[in-house]
Amino acid sequence: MNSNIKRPTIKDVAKKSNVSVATVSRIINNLDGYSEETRKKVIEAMDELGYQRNAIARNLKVKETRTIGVLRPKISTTYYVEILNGIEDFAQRNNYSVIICNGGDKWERMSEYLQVLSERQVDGLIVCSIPPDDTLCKRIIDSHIPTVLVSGLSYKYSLPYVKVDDYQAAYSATSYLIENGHKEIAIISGPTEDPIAGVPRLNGFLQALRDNNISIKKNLIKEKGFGFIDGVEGMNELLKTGEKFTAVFAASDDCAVGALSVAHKNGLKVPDDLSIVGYDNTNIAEMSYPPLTTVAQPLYDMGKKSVEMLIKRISNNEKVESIIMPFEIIERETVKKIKNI
Amino acid sequence: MNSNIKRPTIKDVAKKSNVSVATVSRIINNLDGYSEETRKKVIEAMDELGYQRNAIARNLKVKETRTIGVLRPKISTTYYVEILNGIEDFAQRNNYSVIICNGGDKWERMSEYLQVLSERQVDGLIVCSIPPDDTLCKRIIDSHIPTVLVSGLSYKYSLPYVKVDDYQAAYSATSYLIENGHKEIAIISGPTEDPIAGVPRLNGFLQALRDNNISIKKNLIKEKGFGFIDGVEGMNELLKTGEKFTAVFAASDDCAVGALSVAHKNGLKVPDDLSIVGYDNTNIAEMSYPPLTTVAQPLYDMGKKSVEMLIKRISNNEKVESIIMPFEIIERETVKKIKNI
DNA sequence: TTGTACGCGTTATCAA
DNA sequence: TTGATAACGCGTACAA
Repeated sequence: MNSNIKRPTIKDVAKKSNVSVATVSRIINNLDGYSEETRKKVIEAMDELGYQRNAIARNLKVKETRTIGVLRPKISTTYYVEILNGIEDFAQRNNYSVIICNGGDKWERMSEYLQVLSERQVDGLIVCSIPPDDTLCKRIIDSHIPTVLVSGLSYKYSLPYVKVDDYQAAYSATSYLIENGHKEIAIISGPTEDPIAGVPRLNGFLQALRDNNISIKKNLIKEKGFGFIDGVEGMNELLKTGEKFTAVFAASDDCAVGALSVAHKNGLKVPDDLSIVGYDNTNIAEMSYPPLTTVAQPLYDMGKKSVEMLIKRISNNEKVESIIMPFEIIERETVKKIKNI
Repeated sequence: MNSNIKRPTIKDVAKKSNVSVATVSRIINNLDGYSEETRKKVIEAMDELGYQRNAIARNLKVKETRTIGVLRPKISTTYYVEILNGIEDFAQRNNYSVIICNGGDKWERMSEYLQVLSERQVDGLIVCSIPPDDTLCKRIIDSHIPTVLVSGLSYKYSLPYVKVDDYQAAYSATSYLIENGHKEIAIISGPTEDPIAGVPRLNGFLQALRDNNISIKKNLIKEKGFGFIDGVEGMNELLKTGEKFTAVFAASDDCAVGALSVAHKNGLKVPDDLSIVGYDNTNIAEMSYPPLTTVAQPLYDMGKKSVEMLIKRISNNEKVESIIMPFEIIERETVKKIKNI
């Protein structure tokens, strides 16, 4: 605590300006009930003393901390950075502060964090990519803390969320490939244990194939994960099967870049020999070579939207609707137009 | 605030268990002065009521919030993610929470944030990449909030920092290139207005050249910045000069990847036709093709170290020493050994 | 071993 | 237009 300097309190200001604390408080909070003269006097005293209001004391009194807690997985992708930026910016703009907790790879210590956040009386909670396992959801519900989920949801508990429709997006990305003339399309998908971003994207992919009368080849489906290494492994396995394919749809940009990397290593020209489309549109998509065609999630806006919903929830105590955000296919240079559309 | 549910207070559990609040408080805080019997009784009451202590009230009383504020620029690199992870992990482990504020591109609203953090009575402050302009430093000093700087410093004001020696690191990276037989080496450096990461890296580069009797060619020095686009522009300009060079040292990994990208585009094989070394060792270094040789900063540890220093500073109120962290050259696949060492 | 009562810095009510 | 004063929920002398 600010070392040995003791900060001036409202009492000090009151004394110095010969008024009561009540009056000082009124002035601080822009209420009315004082003359212009006293206002000046008090302001002056505050300046001289370097008075700053003590938010803690205020919070105790008004039972509101203007703080929102954010739970997120500890993953080094710009994915969460963008979401977080959206959250922070919009929160700050509305005079909320943000306490961040990262939940390790396995969200092990999540309930501890929830506990801490609860004790700290956060006004609300935002959870990024909540684990499919519903225990955390249950805890959140029990805590009665207003919460909104970003890029995740619970099928069991009713918590408002903001995300894109992964099924649709994957369907659309796959269709895009098909429209460009691709027929042998592989996928490196997320794990099927992941009901949020794993299964729907795979299903969207599959359905697009079916709807276009393209037979599904087991060999061309690799269930891996969302990391660079998953892309590498997936692509290697794909190559090893000997099955022919002209395009691959990857579960994430990192994954796509991993695939891209082994393509390079094997002398495959992208997009001439092989097309790749990613997912997310994180920074790396524009930084890869060639720049990655990918389906974009409005990450920043998702973050922003989530706090908007949360604030509405907090202040009006009203139920808010979940929101499906729009996705978009960003055409860059990793898919070849085999036939013109 | 948790909707309409009013949380049980210490008073409620006191009443329910027929003891005084003092006793309950003792039990909560693991002090002594009560019988095992009453302890049980109280614990039971707490469980039944679902009591959680109110950290805000506690903070007000003990004048300590166990909160540290983090100021950081709003840049989408995994660079700050790693540092932040280090900060958060170590903070949480020591029962501190972290409030994040991002300072926009130009740190415009920094003093507002400082104000907010101060009013919220944070116990300490960590500032990432503090802007060279000393006004923020001055404000921090004036606030008397214990502070440590990460990957940045002030030449004017005395604030403890943790960073690597950019001059040394750049010198070392350049020497590495020279040792591998490179003589025509270009640099895409940060701006010379940046006295922290811009100038020292350039100077280290220059000095390494001089110490090896390599003449310095103005054409091969491009002062740009730390982003991908800077690498792109820098490399394009470099190519345009017609000056021959076999290697380029980039101010950051993002920058290096930008350079790499235009190399690809121009049909230059890396590392056969051109060697590149980056700076930072962020995620992208292993994800680029070919994987980037780069000088590594121990980002996570820097974050961790900074809160370690801060906590020491807070609890003992003792001055702490600045720390120079070690760097390391990570050899991957973007530099050609023209001659064996 | 336990309880009473005060104070932390605010806000808000009520009376003046 | 102002000022006493009672909360807010907790920790802690001090007394019992």
